[in-house]
Amino acid sequence: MARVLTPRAEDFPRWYQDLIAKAKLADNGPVRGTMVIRPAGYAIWERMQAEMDARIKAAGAENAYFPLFIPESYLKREAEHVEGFSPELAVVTHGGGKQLAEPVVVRPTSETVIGEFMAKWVDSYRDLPLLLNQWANVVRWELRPRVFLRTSEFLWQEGHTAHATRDDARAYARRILHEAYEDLMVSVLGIPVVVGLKTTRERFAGATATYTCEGMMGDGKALQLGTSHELGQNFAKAFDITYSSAEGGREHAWTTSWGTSTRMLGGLIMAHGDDNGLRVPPRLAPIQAYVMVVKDGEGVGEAATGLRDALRDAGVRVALDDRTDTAFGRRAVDAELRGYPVRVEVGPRDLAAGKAVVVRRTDGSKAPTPVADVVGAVLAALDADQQVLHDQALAFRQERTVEVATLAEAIDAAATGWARVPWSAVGVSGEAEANGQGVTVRCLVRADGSVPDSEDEPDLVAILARAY
RNA sequence: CGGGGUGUGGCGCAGCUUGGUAGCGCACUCGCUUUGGGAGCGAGGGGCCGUGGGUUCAAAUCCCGCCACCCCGACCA
Repeated sequence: MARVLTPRAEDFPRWYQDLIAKAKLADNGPVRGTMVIRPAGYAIWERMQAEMDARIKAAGAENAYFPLFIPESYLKREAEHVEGFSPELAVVTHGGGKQLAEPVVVRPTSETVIGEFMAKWVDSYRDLPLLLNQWANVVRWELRPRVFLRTSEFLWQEGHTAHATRDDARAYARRILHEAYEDLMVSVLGIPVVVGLKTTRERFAGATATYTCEGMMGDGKALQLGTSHELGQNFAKAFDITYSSAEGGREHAWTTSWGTSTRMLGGLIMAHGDDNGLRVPPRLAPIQAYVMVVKDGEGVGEAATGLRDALRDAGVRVALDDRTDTAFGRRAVDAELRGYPVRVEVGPRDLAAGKAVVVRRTDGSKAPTPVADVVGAVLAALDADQQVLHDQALAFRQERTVEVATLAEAIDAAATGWARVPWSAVGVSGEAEANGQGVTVRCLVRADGSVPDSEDEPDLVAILARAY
């Protein structure tokens, strides 16, 4: 974690620009802040997506797809929602060569269209809960885009559910928060996150409660990696999502929404990257082991192919690099830039002694290993390094987090990391004061680390930090 | 919108103060030698210097206008 990785274009290490994405924010003409994800980066996103999709399905939600274009009038139905999103909408005024009777917006999020359909699909309490998820791209015309972290267009999943009661809605919003989001971030991405409740000020436009997963990046700043909202009956009332209860009455449903995006890719880079490039946790890595033919020689190609096959048979995602017409140094550096967790270097010199070199990306260690033991060594390294990356990130966060008693100390501490301070010492006015100095209340947690139901609970701890 | 800054081959920059007709690194093409940690040497290709005007024998360079982009702030997964 030597270099402080900030998302400013001029600071991007070469790998950030050339291998993972096009970092130039202006390359798409008047549409600022778009993001191009290259194949090497997309492969990581696909793995992340697959892991997330599996967790969402395990929580009972089904995938569906809704329109990209939303009539402007839909957004206006929920007062707070439209107020929150209006400034960042991309509005289409013309189509088919004619001015449209009603402008349509490119979805910034889909509560409104999906609400419109939920109203059609929900009749009885037997139709609830209705658990939907969609993988889609959305557009937000941000005033200040930042590569990966706040791009004008981004890929995400957005879940939308409707429930019969407030308790059901709350339980589901929290279930996704913990079982899908927190679990993926901690156990797959290797990023320890603090899970908490957003303050009223930071709440999603139109929600009654917003929960968040906050991770610390390599520069001590906080990044919201995922969020889950209780929408109360706000959208149900705006879109008339009602159902007949078992008692025969007509009730408004309670809805939730929740999302994670390609921002997680940025978070991954900034949480684990080092001066040599990306470090991808083994469970996430599209390529976990990279078998390299260092140099041609007697039996080298066969040995490398054999190791590739043996690793594949052992369930390892493996790739073989036998491009001996390219300098070894370049190939090795490229592998590091892309963060392949383990490299297996096979060359004539070591092979003569019956060995291949197992190199770990986490610490760069090189272990000459008898060929017969390589598979075992790779499996052990993959297993260990998943934990190593998580533990390093956790240790870093703990090192940069301080416990303080006053707002002034908290703002001070946020210069280099996070501050934990009693929420009673901050409050609404203190939050405004902190904001004035570039510090935000990232979330509120209970003393025991659990997620509060409301910001009015006693003895809450506020986490203050700088964000992007 | 407020405050800073920058526009020069694909990318990153120097040149501007003190005008003389464009250069460096990377990348690219070809050749030879290389290949156990981002190769070396040689030969090449590629630029209306953001844009419009002005000053001058002569403008990347000086003057005026415009445009674009970047950074800090407001907004935010």
